[in-house]
Amino acid sequence: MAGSRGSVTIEDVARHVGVAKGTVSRVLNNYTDISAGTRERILAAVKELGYYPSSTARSLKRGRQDTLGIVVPVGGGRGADPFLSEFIDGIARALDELDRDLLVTTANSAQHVLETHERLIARRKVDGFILTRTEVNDPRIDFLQLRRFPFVAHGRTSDPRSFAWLDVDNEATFINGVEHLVGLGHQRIGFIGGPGDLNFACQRRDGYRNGLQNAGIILEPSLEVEQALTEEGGVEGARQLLALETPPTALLCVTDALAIGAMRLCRDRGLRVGEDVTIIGYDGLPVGAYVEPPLTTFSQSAQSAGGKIARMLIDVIEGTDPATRQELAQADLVRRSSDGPPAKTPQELAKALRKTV
Amino acid sequence: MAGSRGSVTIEDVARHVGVAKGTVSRVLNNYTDISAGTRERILAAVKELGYYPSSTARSLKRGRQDTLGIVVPVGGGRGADPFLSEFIDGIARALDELDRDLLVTTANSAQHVLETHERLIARRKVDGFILTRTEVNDPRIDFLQLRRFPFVAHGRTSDPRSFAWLDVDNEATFINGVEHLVGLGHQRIGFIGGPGDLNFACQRRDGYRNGLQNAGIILEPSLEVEQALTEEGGVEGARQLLALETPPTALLCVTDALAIGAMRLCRDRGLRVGEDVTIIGYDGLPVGAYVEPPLTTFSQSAQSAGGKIARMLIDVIEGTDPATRQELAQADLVRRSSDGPPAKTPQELAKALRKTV
DNA sequence: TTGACTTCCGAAACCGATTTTGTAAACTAA
DNA sequence: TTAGTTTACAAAATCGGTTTCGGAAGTCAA
Repeated sequence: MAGSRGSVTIEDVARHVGVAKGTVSRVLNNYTDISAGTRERILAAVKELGYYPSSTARSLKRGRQDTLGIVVPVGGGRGADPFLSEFIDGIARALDELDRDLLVTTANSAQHVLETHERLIARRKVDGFILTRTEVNDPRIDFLQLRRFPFVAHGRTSDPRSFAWLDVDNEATFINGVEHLVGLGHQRIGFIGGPGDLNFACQRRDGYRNGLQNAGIILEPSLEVEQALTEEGGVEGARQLLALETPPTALLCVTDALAIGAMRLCRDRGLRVGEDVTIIGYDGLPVGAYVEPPLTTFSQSAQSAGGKIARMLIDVIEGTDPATRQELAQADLVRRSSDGPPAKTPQELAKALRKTV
Repeated sequence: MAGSRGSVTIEDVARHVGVAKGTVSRVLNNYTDISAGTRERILAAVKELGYYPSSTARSLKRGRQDTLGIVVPVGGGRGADPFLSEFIDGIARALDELDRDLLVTTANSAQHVLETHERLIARRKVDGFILTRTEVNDPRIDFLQLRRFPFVAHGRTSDPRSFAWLDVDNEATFINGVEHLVGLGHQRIGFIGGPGDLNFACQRRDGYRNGLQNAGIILEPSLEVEQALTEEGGVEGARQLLALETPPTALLCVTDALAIGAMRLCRDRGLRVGEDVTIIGYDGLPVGAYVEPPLTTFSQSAQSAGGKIARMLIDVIEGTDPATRQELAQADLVRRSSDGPPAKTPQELAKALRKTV
């Protein structure tokens, strides 16, 4: 009644009905050359025996896994990237409806990331990849294109014409961000950016610069710092910017994690965030609503992005030309309480800070 | 030189060397009945052709997937559970070294959770499961034991004798928590718990109650509330407790998410957390260090728990008796700044709150 | 009645590995 | 020298599906 390994096989079903196993397979795959009677009997037996086809066996013959892969880079001992967590959550939820599964792997260096992709391809564990946090020149993309292996990127690169991607309009968003800050009355605006090889970090920095230019404000290199995308990075970035002779009254941060760290430092130094110092983040993480004061941020809904990208990848796997699946989304400013008109001039700010050192 | 589907198969290697494919397989699986010369030639060819065995084909024959599964429950539109994110991160990191992969799936109801486990077993996509957030009577455990399918639980149930689990000593931890609060001078201590069907929520509640009893404080049912394990739940729980005629001066929360929400409400009501009101969480989430004030919490390192549990599961899959793999860990109190001696009596607190309603 | 078409399904090949079985050649022992 | 063992590998079976091929039975037109 059951296969030697305990579970019901197609052979069991076929024997139970008295047909060839090929016939069972054809019924299950909706072939039309099966009489209604036979179909009924087979379907009944499938239900009765609780038969599910083995995806392993099916994959072997069809060459498809019905599994998508994601390789998440991990650094040192630090915790999970909250943005990626939301993103993965969104992918998994979408896949549930699409009858696919998600394989999550980690890798601790750029080299290891590449090797992991290679291993998953060679071992045929996945049909395609979702890439996150694309770099300006992304070796993963070169590799996967060379292999002609399906993938969709979350984020673009310096030349995004030939592959499928979903991205937010980072530059426009940060131009708006600066405009918003200038509208509030800020003239000295600091920027806490991310590693320069990350594409979105560059685009947001460009947006910051162009926004300043639009407002007729002269760029000042010392107002731009670059940090790892963690709370600690935010602390350090804010520390540097506030140590300037004339510190900025507003801090535009490239992610929420950075912004939360920056907020922390500001409070530690006795500044009222949203008054003495304005801080704006980017990601729209749920936790941002629960820090003090609640973080004003650009929201891109990591979760729905995950779902959207999963669907794009399935299209690409099924043969859609990747170059036709490219989508630019907008990020919305979610105003909470960490921004406001500057309560102090940069000079007053500097004086207040000197007292607390 | 390469199989019809693009990748190198064992047949390609065999032909290249001029041996039977079974011989190649034996070399790769370290059989001893192969001459040194042949072994060398085959190994060289494997390297030259860049051959990796197809895990699909291998699985079919061996009946093993080298993949572990986790089904994460998701509710409504809410974001990812930050504890689970850390936990999954830990699992994935550990598996990287163990040459296994992790399949992450979501399910949106208890019924769906069960069905998903069933599907993954029947389709033979995983070798075992990791269960999280065990319930007092957990249907997943009944189901998997009935199926004789390997799993390890993070958390116990009302009868944890017969399966493998890793858990923290929830009750002892919360007894310590109460002791700590009493030591600070608190006499009126509120408890924000989680859904009563979650085992850890019950154990922590029992710890809370026993801790009070040890301190000779009479239990008061109105000081215990039950909420969903989200920031919103924390907000609502704190709202209820602070609305009491004589509100508690300390809030013991069953998770960090709840504690962060509770902190939020307290600040909104004008209370100084760590002075007027003490709040303690549980999970040791990284973000806890970045809220204001930094959250005092019991830390259980979700990440290392994930790694440990992955290793346990592999042992169970390989035949270890599950009942012999049970591990009780301790949680450490990480003192940050959300706790302290009560600056106000409950009466003063109530008065202060009346002003801000 | 016969040849041409459908309809429906059994039989067998196939996917790419692992494992079992069998055997020629070399080696050992008597 | 001969029988018995090893050694080292080829050949074939197998895992559980999907897909191709082909043929029996029934239908239809001439």
